[in-house]
Amino acid sequence: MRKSRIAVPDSSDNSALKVVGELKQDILTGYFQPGEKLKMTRLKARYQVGVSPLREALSQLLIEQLVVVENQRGFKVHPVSREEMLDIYATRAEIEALCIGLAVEKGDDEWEAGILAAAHTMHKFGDMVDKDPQEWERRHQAFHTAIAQGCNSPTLLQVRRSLYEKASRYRNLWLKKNMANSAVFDANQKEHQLLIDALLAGNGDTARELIRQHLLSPSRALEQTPGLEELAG
Amino acid sequence: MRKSRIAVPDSSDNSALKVVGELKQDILTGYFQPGEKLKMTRLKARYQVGVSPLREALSQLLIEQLVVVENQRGFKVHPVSREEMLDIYATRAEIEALCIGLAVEKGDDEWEAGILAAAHTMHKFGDMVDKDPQEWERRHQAFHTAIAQGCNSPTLLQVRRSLYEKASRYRNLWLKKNMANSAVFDANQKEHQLLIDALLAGNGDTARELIRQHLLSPSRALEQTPGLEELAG
DNA sequence: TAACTATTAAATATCGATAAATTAAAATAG
DNA sequence: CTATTTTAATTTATCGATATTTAATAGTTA
Repeated sequence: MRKSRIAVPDSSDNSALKVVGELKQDILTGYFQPGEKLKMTRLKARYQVGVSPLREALSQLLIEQLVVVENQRGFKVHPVSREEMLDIYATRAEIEALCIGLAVEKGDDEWEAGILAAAHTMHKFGDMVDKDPQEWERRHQAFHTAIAQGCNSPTLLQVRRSLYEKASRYRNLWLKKNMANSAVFDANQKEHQLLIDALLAGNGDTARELIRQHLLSPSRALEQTPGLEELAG
Repeated sequence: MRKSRIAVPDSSDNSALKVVGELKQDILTGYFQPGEKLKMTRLKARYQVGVSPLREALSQLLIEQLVVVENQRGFKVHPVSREEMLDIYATRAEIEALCIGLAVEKGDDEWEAGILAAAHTMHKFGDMVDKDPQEWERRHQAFHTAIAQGCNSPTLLQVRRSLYEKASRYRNLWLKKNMANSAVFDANQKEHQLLIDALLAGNGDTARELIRQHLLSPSRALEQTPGLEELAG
């Protein structure tokens, strides 16, 4: 089986790069809470490295806006806000629509095949959503990535990935407080087939509008949940 | 007068953050050539700091894709390629069009006023283009930023800025080898008024198409220049 | 008790030193 | 003379130590 989409530490990586992956995961999954201070002593203990690699890793996450820094006051996990969440999801929807529009124009047979393959892998896991939501989200994302790949623009895909990570942070934080009904996120599975139909028919405008709705529905759900800000504590 | 758009080192910043700005400038302007190895001894001498802040700064530019790193082999300036240039410019055109489309929808009176103000500042400098191209580019960019601001999305504007920086690197590298006719870049000044007209008229589609052409013309010019790859040396 | 100051403790940012790895140069063999 | 191995010199990546800054605590005065 292929390696997961998420970067996995390679033995040829240095300490900083290895720690970037773990630290990012810990922030995205909410092990470190939004706004939480990231003390060096704790990070050293957790990742078994010195301050130098840690500061390098944090410097990278700084640009990715997963942490913030204040001079002489160290690093903190980037705080969350309803405002930022809506902005990220809205931007993500536009970027995804852009990818899809370009993909319909440029996509070739290989692209179409990739979509169908990813759709198959995803559907096969359809009834396991509740069993292993992590794995389902992986396949779901692989499906959408297969579509976006068709735009054939590394630069644009890079932007797309960065936004996905930020959004998935909000998604994870929400799931942590609402274990029960992840259904609200995944109720939109039927939309996938509509999307595929539009794509293979070369109907870019329809596909773009479908994906916009598809990506905005989680943020609408999150928006209505009370106390998003309290996730910060 | 307001501070320039480019981040300027603040006394409250740490060494790493100060060095990020200088190092970025040195890469964007081509003081450090594409692909060039960035040896710590040289960087230490140039920026008067130790390796710790340097590695932190480089770690940030790593994510911004202005440098690359190889384990145990240090940092290099991110290499250039015709392919990447075209991809960056194409993506930038799409993102800018996206910003403008949203801005036309959401923009208010203040937004319109900001555009006219920036246009005035830019036009006042119209005949000084050859005298001080740097300053003109600053005003030109301020004009386009004033327009994009209307989208009112920090996330999207962040993406936009990152792409602008990468593109301006190619622009600077090209200018370095072709001091003479920066005219080819700026021949499109007339398009600005057309753009303003479309924006104030609320004609989003026209504005989007105008900006696409506006942003793609430099890349078409660059594409035709012989030996872009040799800029790496 | 509240507000301010002094003192102590904790944490950060940075440097210099060191071990590991890479590159360059010299030496040796075929 | 070319190719391979050995040796030396650079260079990187990381740690531990230190100066400086911030936060916490105790003490003082009104």
